[in-house]
Amino acid sequence: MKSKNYLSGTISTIILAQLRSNRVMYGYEICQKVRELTGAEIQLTEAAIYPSLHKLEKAGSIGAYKEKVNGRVRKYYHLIEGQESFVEAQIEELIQFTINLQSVLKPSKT
Amino acid sequence: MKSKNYLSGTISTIILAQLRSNRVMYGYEICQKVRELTGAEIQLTEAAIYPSLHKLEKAGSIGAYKEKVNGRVRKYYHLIEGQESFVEAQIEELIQFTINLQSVLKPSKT
DNA sequence: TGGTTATGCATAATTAAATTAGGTATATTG
DNA sequence: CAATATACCTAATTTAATTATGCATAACCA
Repeated sequence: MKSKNYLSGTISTIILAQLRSNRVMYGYEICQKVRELTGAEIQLTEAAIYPSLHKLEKAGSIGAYKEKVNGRVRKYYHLIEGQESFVEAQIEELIQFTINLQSVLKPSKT
Repeated sequence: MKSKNYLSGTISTIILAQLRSNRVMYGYEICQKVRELTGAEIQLTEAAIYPSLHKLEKAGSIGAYKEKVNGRVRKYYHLIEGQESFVEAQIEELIQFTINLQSVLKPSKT
């Protein structure tokens, strides 16, 4: 009942923003990080994030490699050099959207 | 290519916010108003807004009546008395989401 | 030792929601 | 008279997340 499905369309951009901040991250870690950053208000489930990560990888927007850590295999994701401006634009566009949304939502006497 | 499908899930709340600001509005007018408020960055198409208005009406969240103006029939929508807190909560939740989203998107050195 | 929780990956099937694409009709402007 | 603006509407498609699972290892506790 928390943040319903507002997330729609924003997930891949959220992922890109995390990778911009952290250089290298694995899926589970991104989920936790987003939860932490928003006081658990935004919960990226794994079922939501993995398909999105795979899609970004397939599209060539991010790269990935696997590594065994503590007996478990982790799949690390990272931005690809030369994609910075694309990533930046993507994030900027979504931020702009949140600003527009706020101005549409705030009360006004017309 | 503008604001893609970020809108998902937000349309009904945007509508409620407009009706809160304006008391009485018709569908086409809401589209124009949102476009105006966002410098055409957010474009609520009619195909998006009418199903949403009908759904809100059916759910009893808003009321409607028809009126002939300049030879054309307009369907006016308005909030229903006693729903204020519901509407307020809905809007507040979405605003909170935009804030959370911004904090997830902004750069940080971890 | 056995059960639960945390970590970490993944996907098939369903559902929800907007978009695409179409339709009707009147008024205005050039 | 054609094009644009106004004003309503919906069926079919597409897109994405959610629901519901599944596998596997590690750690904690009882």
